[in-house]
Amino acid sequence: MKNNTIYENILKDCGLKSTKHRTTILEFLEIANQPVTAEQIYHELKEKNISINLSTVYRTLETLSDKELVLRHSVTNESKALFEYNNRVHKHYLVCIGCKKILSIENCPLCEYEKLLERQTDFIITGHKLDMYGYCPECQQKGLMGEKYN
Amino acid sequence: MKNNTIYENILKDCGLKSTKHRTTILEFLEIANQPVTAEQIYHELKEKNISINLSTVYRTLETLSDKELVLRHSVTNESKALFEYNNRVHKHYLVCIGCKKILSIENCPLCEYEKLLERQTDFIITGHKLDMYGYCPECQQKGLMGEKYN
DNA sequence: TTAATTGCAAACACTTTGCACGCTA
DNA sequence: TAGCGTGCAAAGTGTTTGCAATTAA
Repeated sequence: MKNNTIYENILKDCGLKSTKHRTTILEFLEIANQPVTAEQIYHELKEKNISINLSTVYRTLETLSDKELVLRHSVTNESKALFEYNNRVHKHYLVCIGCKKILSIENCPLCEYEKLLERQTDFIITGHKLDMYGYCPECQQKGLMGEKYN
Repeated sequence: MKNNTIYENILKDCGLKSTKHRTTILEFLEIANQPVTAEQIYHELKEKNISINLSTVYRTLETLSDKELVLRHSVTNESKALFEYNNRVHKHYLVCIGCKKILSIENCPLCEYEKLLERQTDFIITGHKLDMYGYCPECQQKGLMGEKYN
């Protein structure tokens, strides 16, 4: 969490106007510290009596994604997009198939592999996306272990 | 590509009725040998004068995914789902950011890592999804290298 | 014969857009 | 004050569903 002046500066540094909604959404995402949907942002801001329109949320998220202040994800078999504050740390995600919670993993096992793959394919590799799937300890206890992912 | 009797057997082995559309779509996907959208299937079948409804394509794909005969993917920043014949080989994907082509990678660097992560998090890891992003040799030549993925 | 599958049209969920008004720089 | 940001309503896109007719077992 930061003093709002800092969000204003972040916005200005990208050539964006600083507006109430933009700083609010940036702050919200940084505090959330995990990927959330546009609707979640919309509703949770409403609960704090911050009046904003859903389309403004989407527009703001698009603007912020374009400037890479925010990351946009899609998760397999989920139709809604997820948005996350971009704190410039390379991350992966551990998704619980039972309760759908998502944990971040900051350790990355793939740097070496990227180089190997570049040699093998002549692609220039610019990044990757890795999601791990499984069951969290709580769901294991509750026996919520129907599906698997492979 | 297989003789259609084989698709009939695959379907029956899963407890599914064998219908024209189901065998056609299974065959189509196996020949395609890469992830495609429902619309692509629909249109390419139409071009072969096979009459089918888009909703039937979706319903068939859902049925086949439920039985794991077909895999359903989503790619970051793409709104359409992709469907692929499940040949039971664990795969990853190399996505060209320039021309959007997708290559399969059958080598997987993550088996070790899954075990490590289980110990670290107490999750039971059931699988993972890894997409690599970059620029294919052709797009590198054409200078189509605006974006990056990280 | 009976239950599952299909076509069609309509509904749906998520996201985007056009336009008039409001606010930032 | 000029132009970008916003609210609102309406449209768009990809996907799902209800129902009657058809087909597989």
